[in-house]
Amino acid sequence: MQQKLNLYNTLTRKKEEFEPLHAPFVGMYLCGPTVYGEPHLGHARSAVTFDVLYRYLKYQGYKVRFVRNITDVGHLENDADEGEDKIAKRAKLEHLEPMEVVQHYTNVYHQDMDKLNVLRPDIEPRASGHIIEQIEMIQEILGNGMAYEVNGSVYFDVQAYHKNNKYGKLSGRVIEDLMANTRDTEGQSDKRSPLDFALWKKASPSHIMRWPSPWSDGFPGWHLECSAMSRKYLGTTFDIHGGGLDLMFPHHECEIAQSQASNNHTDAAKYWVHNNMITVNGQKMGKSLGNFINLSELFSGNHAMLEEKYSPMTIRFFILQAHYRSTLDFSNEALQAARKGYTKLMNGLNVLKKLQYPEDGAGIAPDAKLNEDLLKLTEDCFRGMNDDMNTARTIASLFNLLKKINSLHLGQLNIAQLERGTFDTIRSTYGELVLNVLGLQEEQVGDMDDMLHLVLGFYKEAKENKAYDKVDAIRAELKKQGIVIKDMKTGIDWAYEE
RNA sequence: GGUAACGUGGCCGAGUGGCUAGGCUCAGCUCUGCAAAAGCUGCUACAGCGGUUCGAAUCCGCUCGUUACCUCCA
Repeated sequence: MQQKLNLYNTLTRKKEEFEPLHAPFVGMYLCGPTVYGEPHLGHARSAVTFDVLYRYLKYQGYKVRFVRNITDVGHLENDADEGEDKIAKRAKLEHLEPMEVVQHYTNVYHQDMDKLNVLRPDIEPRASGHIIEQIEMIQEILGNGMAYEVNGSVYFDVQAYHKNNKYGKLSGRVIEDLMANTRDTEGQSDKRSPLDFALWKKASPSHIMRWPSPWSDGFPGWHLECSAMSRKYLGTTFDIHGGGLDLMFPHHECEIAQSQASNNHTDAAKYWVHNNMITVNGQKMGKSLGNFINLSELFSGNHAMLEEKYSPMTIRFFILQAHYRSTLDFSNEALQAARKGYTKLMNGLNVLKKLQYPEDGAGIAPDAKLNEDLLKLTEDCFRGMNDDMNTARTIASLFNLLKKINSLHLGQLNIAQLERGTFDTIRSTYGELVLNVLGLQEEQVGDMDDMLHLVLGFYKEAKENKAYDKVDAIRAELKKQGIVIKDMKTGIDWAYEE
């Protein structure tokens, strides 16, 4: 059995056993959102994927420092020199201060992530709050001869860097190919080479967001903030750097270059982890294609592509049912299936709460084979997690375990046939994986047991009196509340409707 | 054009050489006043062609198809 977590490292293109640099401490950085618009399903996937990694590492006993930034400056519309800052553009459109835009969409992001039960990071730094650190880093890179200043702007010199380093090591790009295929800047740029990227940009007179620097009043380049902030809070080398696959090039490639060219002289992170994209009809969901669905639209059902609204936990389960490195295709059918699967898993949690291990032993001998099988199922759950965080496999194993749990509840299997230890292991594994690691939570009203106990009393009475019209009425009323009655040999119980 | 992936049953989606993925859907059975729930059983698979192998969805080659990155994107 794989005891240890294995992670696919984009840098080596291999699954590697996770070994922290300074156990038990783990440093983890995730590229957060640029807060100029509503978060969509793609943001959710990235956040949920690394939330599960964060949770699982903590579950394994590591002391994790998780940093996820907020990009509030420097992210330009395009690579051209006249590219507009995304946030400034939005601010102009809505007649707001840029920081109002930033605050608004940061709040929305937090609210949506809270709904998805994504844990808040330990540190959530903003790019605009770390201008000094970014300037320092630029000075280091200039000092090491791998950047140059032109007209108040500073650019990273990719070719100078490439002499002693390998630009393209993360994304697998070949610099010569990039040179041959990159669009010509037609002499309009200050850059020496189209591959070079901005570390500092001089602000045009109309540009609102600006800070003083040794070179000009201006603003930092997009790639720089992650390098500066990850170093400040996690050190020159840390364990895990995450992000969406679309950030691999150029963003993460540039981060590595900046880190190597600064006084760090490291790749920044030991493990580079990338989640794949969400697709719609096989095409990437993205801003440029205009086929993205905001989280608020998913939660409310208010979007032309949506047949109904989908709860946050349905979304979370939908994301977790696929492996994070596969593309995941959006469809109403898939989300409806996810909703039912999620509910089934949560009903299992309620069943488990009610199961009691018989104290008297009841004189029944434990079934060795059964115990072995059940323990194997619990191990399978972890085997899935350890194999590159394969939550799809973990969930499949949980469903296998759930069948057994339901059989115990139904009396088809006798709890007394289990060893006490087996029973406890099942209960804790199922509960902790579902709630703490996968981060799924109950969405329905919490403790309805007391109230339902009363109703079920009436139900039982009506049944015993064969007052079936009354029985049917109770069932119908509860069904309206999303509760279904389960008549079993062993008694009457309830469950959420799937 | 360059680079990297992918193509699994009605739908979604795991699975890198031999051992049941799983969820949803559909059909049947058990239970049941009727249901529901749950359990059990079944139904459709590995794009095509060739090769390696005792044995391939899994390795190799070719063909077809799809996508991503190379410009902002999680």
